[in-house]
Amino acid sequence: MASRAKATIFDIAREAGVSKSTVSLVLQGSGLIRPETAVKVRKAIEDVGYVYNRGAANLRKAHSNVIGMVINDLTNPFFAELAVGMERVFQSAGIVPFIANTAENPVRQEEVLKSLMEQGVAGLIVSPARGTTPGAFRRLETAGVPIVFAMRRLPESRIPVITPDNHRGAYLATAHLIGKGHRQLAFFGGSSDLVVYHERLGGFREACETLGIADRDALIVEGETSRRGGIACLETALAMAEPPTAALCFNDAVAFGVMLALRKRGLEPGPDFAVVGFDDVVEAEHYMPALTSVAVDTPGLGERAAHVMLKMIQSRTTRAEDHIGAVNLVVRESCGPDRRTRNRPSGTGGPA
Amino acid sequence: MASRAKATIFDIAREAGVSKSTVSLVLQGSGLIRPETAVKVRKAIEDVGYVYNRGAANLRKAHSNVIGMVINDLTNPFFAELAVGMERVFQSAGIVPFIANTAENPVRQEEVLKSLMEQGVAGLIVSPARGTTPGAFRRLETAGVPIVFAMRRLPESRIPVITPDNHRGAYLATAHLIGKGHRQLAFFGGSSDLVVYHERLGGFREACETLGIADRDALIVEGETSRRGGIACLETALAMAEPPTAALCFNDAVAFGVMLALRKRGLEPGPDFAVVGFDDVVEAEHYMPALTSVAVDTPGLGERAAHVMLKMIQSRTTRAEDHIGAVNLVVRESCGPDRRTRNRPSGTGGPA
DNA sequence: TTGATTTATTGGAACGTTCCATTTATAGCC
DNA sequence: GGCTATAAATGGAACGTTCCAATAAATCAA
Repeated sequence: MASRAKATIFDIAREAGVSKSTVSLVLQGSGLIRPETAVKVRKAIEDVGYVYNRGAANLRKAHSNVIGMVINDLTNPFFAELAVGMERVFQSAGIVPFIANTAENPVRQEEVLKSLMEQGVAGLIVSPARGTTPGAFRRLETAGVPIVFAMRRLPESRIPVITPDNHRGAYLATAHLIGKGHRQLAFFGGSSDLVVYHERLGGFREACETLGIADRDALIVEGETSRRGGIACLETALAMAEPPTAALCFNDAVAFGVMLALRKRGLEPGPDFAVVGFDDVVEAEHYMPALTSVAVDTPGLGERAAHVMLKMIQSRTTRAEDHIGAVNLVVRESCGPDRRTRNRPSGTGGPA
Repeated sequence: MASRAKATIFDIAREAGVSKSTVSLVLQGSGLIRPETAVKVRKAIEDVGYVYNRGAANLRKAHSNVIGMVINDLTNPFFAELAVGMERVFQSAGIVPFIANTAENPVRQEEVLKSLMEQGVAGLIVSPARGTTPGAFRRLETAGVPIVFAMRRLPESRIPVITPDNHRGAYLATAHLIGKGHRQLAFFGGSSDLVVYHERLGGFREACETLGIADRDALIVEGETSRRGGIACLETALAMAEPPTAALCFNDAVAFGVMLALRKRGLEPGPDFAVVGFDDVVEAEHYMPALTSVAVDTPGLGERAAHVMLKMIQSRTTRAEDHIGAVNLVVRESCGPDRRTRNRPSGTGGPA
């Protein structure tokens, strides 16, 4: 039963009394072979414990069915949700995507990309690591491998992008804060080497501008896109002379960090300081207090990315349209009104 | 520069004025070639934009350098932490592990495993999906592919396992609860088709037994190993005639769900109902209240699994020793004393 | 110099598929 | 029965590597 050396189509051929070509045809589900023959062959395949050698096949076929998903931070639940969406569509297309983590490290990303290329991937869905150099994907591009960026993009690149409407999301969130009476705002987390950062910050700024918040009342604190980053942001913000009373966070992770830091200082997120997140990961709903956040339909974006990828592969092109996903603000409990303006139209404010 | 057809070692050979064999040797870093020749060849490699075809190579070499990690639930941050640990060691070994998600679905797992096999993986680290049939890995086993199970195991299988000391962890946690004065305990979540379940439940039961809790005071509620499962467990427990006052949860995810459900009912996790989790994911520390949980050193287990895998591949064996990782209970704020015994010797204190 | 060693390089035969061009069998038609 | 059209099965030449055995070149011992 368990023959030492692994079985090939020749073994199957011998077992079934046909030629290797016939076996190959059966393997590919060709309609050219007589049903009875196919049955015979399939039985032989079972009997010898054959396992298809995709490497050998790709040698001739020139395109594998491997699709890679390159993620910059596996520990961010956001990306897990993205992956889940993608997998849904790939699964129904009968293909298994492989996920690789770059841990936000461009060097590691290089290795991952190289490995994936050598493996002969058919396509790549990538959320590039921070600090990715402009040329990082050139190899892939000249090799004609379809790529789509998900969530993040590179400053100038022709590679199609699937992303939520960051500008609008940030605008909505900021407007919400202002509507609650806040006049001293902050934007927490993220770093300026990310395009998304500028998009979200842009939305924040536009809202401030059109809704009458002066530049000097809009504090911007860069920081890691993680809980830890959020904690740091809040600390530096509260150390200011005129600290903000509300913050839009780059990320839900940052928002969680901010809430945590507030608690540590004996402040209650919501009543004492308004915070809104971005991404609306599942945890947001379950936090205490539940986090108001910009919902981006993460699994939906994942599905979209997968569809685009499939289409690119099928039409053997390397171009596709960008997709900007709709967003909406889901209001929960993390944003109270500004304490200082609570009783007046726009107050001068005393200490909390 | 960007030649249409992809370059092969023949192209390099022509460019560098050597034979394909020489190129192959250079590619493998053989010490047999003259340094100057190597330099010349490496330059040619750059010039033609060559990408190594690992599939072709594997055709001869018979073992790839692909290691797969098959995970049953990517959205559980626990597994992301496990993956991160693994990646640390694989990275320094210069290999890129590919992660695939089975979403707790044995059918999907079958597909994933098949795909990985066809890809010719060198080894597999697996956390099997619920309901995996005993024969699911037979193909891999007879093919001689090294496998190690991480976190979960199959009922009867010779495949080595890397797992925390589940029994001890559960014992510790339960003892803690009893020490707080609780006399009506519960074990929430998990399902009996998981070996881990029995291990953890076993620890729970042993603690109850040796510390004088009667069987009828130890409620066991099976359920999904997720937030949602936790919510359901709490609901059914509180509907009982003599509901428990404390619970050991199968999982941190379950524990989060339980805390959530408590809140929904206006109860405060900790003072009103003690809950302890298992795994100690990073969120545990940041929850409100911070979750008391059994720390299992997840990244450490990941590293361990990776090391074992590397060693198996290197020594071309398919056997290895099981590894049971040390655990310890990290006490935070989610377990108050039993209300009803609050004023008697065993309790520590009153309400904060 | 010559032969024996060592050092570098090379051609050729795999590896397990696919796919094209053939061959062989089956059926259809007059 | 002879012919063509169709259906089913097949042999051989790729595909891009590795590795062995063999050659060629350089070094050494005599």
